[in-house]
Amino acid sequence: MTALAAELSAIAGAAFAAEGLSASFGQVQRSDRPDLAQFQCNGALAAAKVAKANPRAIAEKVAARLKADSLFAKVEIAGPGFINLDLTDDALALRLGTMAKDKRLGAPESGDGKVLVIDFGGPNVAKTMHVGHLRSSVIGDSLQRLFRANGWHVTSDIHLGDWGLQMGQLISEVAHRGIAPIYFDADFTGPYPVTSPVTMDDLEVMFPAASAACKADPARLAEARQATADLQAARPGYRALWQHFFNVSKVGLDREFASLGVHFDLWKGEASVDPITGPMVEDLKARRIAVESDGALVIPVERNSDKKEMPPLILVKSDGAVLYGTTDLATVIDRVASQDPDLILYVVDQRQHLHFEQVFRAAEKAGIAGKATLEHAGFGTMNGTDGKPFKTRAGGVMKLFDLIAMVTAEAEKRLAEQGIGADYSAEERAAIARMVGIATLKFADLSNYRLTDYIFDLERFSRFEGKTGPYLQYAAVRIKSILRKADEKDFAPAARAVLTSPEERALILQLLGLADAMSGAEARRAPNILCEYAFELAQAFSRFYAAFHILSESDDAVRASRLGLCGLTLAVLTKVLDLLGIEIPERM
RNA sequence: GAUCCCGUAGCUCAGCAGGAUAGAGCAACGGUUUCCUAAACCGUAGGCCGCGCGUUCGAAUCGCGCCGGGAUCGCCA
Repeated sequence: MTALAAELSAIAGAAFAAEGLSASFGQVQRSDRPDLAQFQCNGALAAAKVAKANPRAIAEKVAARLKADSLFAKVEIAGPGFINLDLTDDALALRLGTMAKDKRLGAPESGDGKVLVIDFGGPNVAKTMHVGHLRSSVIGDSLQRLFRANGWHVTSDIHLGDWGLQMGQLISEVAHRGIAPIYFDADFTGPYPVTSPVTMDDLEVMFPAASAACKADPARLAEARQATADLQAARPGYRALWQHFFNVSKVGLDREFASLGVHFDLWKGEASVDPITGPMVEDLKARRIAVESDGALVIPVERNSDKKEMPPLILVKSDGAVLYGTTDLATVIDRVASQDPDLILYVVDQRQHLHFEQVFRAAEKAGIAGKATLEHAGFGTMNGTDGKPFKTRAGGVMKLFDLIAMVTAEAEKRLAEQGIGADYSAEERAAIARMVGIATLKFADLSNYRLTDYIFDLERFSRFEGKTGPYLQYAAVRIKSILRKADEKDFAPAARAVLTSPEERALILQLLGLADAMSGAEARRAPNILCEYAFELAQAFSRFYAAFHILSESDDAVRASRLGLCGLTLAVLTKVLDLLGIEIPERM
């Protein structure tokens, strides 16, 4: 089954082709003027420019051909040459029936078994996740769900930040505090204690202290660099400490990702490619792709066509330590070896764009990417109301855990105010509050276009009315309620819709747009397209719901048709919300 | 300085492979509940789409130049 817009575009394209014009002019889209038509084709205007002909004359000819197709109830030319199209109710009902019978609801199969590795999340070991981590996690998760739904074979990797200078800073901080001298004793042969010498709370204090110390004191920075190099050179005590940092951090990361409902297939990180980094560097050196420069080993990546300076990718620093460009490159090798992907998608802050450009060029130069396209799907910064990167009033960054707790508490409060939750068990209320809270956060983030910076407004992240996650859940919950009551009364839904109103047609048109929304969101790697679609669907349903009282409808055929529409709307809503990582409660 | 991104209603944001009357939510004002969940629905008001020039039959969308904000630019991630 093809998406409806694609189906209509093919038909219109054939009509253009029959007139000796490019079929590409046949692109059909939902009408900008729903008061005039369901669909529009603007191709005659563009074709006129190329063919140097009168646009209306071309539109007339194309329209004449389209009129012959019984699919259309109306083919009209408006203005300078817009072709306005309405489908017959039969055509709409038929397509809706086909969609309802399909388990995939007509989702695109653009993936066709192609292999995607998606890299997102990227939290740092030894740091608590804060609100800024919401973006990568939530956008990346939505994209992995979308690509999977579209038929890709997807492997997601959290790609932890666990190997750079930050680790060296932490190690030298531990040394300075004298907390665990055994890890620094060169004569000690192990085994090291199984219990971590530091807790997550310790790390949270030590991390900022360490980076401040390195900033203020060049000697401390030198120590941290040395520790980094020693760690990477496999000094046993440092490796043991690193493992403790990792284990201690993993607890919080597991907790946050679990409450967000975000799953990773792989929990790899920069450190996981350590074993292949050395051989890679040797190989690149031998092939003269990597060269020495100012004491460092670099891969020059500039091109003649560059309009800006393109610094080389630094593989090995003059002190012998590697950087994240090195591990990123090695990670490409690892992924190609294990997955042989068609596409590797990096869902990482847009501020790292230059870095990825360097890595991608280096990978191409080294010929290590196999058949994979490497792509950076960046995202904008989350700012505070002052337009600067978000900070709490206290000056710190709000922890993700606290944000989730806050919005969940708000949702619970709301539930109590509604009164309807009074008879629910405490467990159910907590579960609903969690789902509503997470939906609020995710939708508030995902509905912004990926690349634009946006302002983190706590009020917006705890609002449940209007264009929000709970609005979508609420529409679905009302459908569930209707379907439960219909079931009690033994009212069965109809397989084929009977259309009697503009509200029903609008709802059906929106339902039929699912595949187009999924294709568009995939093409642009943009979950906000799914948000927009879901919101419009919920809106179309809410209008339909307000216009008709379904269960008291006396005409059996009409009632059954409307129940069928309810059922399909719920199925589609459930699917889109799943793509956004949003769960739907039974009631709320 | 160079490169890139952004500037749309009071606020927060969509729209930007050029198209008809520029949309949504919130906030404001008014209305809707003997009936399926009012976290809803309906309506009113609110815009030189930063400014200017250009390309085009047609520009929020494309190009150039300004103004304003942000990001990035070899040994951090």
